[in-house]
Amino acid sequence: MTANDRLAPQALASLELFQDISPAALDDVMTLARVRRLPRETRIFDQGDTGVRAHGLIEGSVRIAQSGSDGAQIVMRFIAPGEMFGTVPLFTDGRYPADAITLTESLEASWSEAELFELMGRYPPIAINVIRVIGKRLQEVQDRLCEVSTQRVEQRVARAVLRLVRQAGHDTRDGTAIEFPLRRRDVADFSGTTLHSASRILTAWEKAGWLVSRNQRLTIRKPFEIQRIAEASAN
Amino acid sequence: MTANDRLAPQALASLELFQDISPAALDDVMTLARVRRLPRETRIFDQGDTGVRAHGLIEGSVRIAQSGSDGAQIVMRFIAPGEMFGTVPLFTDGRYPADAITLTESLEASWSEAELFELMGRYPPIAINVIRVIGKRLQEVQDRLCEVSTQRVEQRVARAVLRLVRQAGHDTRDGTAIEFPLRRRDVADFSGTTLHSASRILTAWEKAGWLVSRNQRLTIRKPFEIQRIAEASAN
DNA sequence: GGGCAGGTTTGCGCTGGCGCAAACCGTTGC
DNA sequence: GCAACGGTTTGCGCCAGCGCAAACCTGCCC
Repeated sequence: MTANDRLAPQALASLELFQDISPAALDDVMTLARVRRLPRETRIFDQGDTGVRAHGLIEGSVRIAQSGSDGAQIVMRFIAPGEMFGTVPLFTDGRYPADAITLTESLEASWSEAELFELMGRYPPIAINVIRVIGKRLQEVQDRLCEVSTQRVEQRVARAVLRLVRQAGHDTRDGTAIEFPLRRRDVADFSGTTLHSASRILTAWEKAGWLVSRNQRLTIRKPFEIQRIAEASAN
Repeated sequence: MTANDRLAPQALASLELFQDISPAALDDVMTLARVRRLPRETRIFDQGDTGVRAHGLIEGSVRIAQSGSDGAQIVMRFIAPGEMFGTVPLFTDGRYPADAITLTESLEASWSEAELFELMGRYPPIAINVIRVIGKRLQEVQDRLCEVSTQRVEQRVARAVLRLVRQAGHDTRDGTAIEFPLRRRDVADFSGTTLHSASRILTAWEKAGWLVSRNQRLTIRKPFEIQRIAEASAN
């Protein structure tokens, strides 16, 4: 599982961190990358680990979850192909603030702290991309903080679902399918509620025909209805 | 209030964004800066505004608050001298995601989007500082998201107070004073609860002698007790 | 094909903390 | 000195949604 796979250059070019950079830079990026294929349910890193690396997901899906001082967990984000993860501690205290676990078999590339700084110094567009990526993430987390503080559970679940659709929705004949396998527990931890409430709400929506949930896969059939819930003012 | 004040060079050098940069760079930074003195309760920018600038606070204090679709507000952060604010939209969609209002008379410097990008391109250490600043913020917001999803109100208020102490605590004869003027409402919106709950909790702590609240100023006398509340497992 | 394990649904009771409303207090300005 | 205003405290009632527990479903492995 640590064996380097053969890798198409486009695969790395599709990572958000390396958008619009020169072929020469991309070449360096590829030379330094450590690429690994990981089975599902593999822990890539744990909260508190040191020796951090910058990770990019090429194929598959990953769940980033942070646990509080007591047992409770929240899902910080799900990672789809092309996205970076585990980059925050590179610029702060050098400890991962959350766990990363593959949801499905995945292909992941990573670079050490020193390598990434080297690349950023040599190719400023990479540094700019880092800023853009982190900035986008910051805005998203701020929005979620606002939601979780001000909105009812049902609205939060609705927004969580819509966020997943936007991030990883594939249009199919039956509606928009989310490509991650999602247990109720994951949806709950991602919307800041309990397994039970999430289950009740999703079941209700399924009964209403707004979505279908089969085998940990969600397919949204009436996104407009869910949007309506998400936007309902707190009456 | 738009008149440029005379400005000591150290004032800008003390901004977190311009730590450890060359004198030449600092000189450019200073030339481009727009400096303004603002009375208290001035709106620096509003949620949704375009024409964003990067702001740095030299003196005074600022509250950054985001309002949800309904009326409810949350305080994203308070700004102490030396800190940057309003920088997120530079790297995302070009719209401020929150309001910024001075809590006290303040002295603020700012740069346009073009100027900041110019400076980052010319002096890479500034770009690195941007990353460091945003990274730290991202981690902090993630921690808060985790707290607000998993902890009881009392713990959240405790953590909010401790966070303020760490950020803006001045040791005095009577204990550690927080330099911002804080209404109960501000504390509530910063810990993700209601005015009423925050008031009850702070009053209880004052009765216990853990802190003193006079004239919108908080002084912490028994930080250790508050720490204990913050860390209490959710029993 | 049968059993097992992990995931899901659902009922029921309870409680944290929110919402409302009214009184209170301290500052500021006239 | 008085009035007005912004902020704070406090009591009371209520309900969203959590906790627990038990049954149920479904895919997987032996």
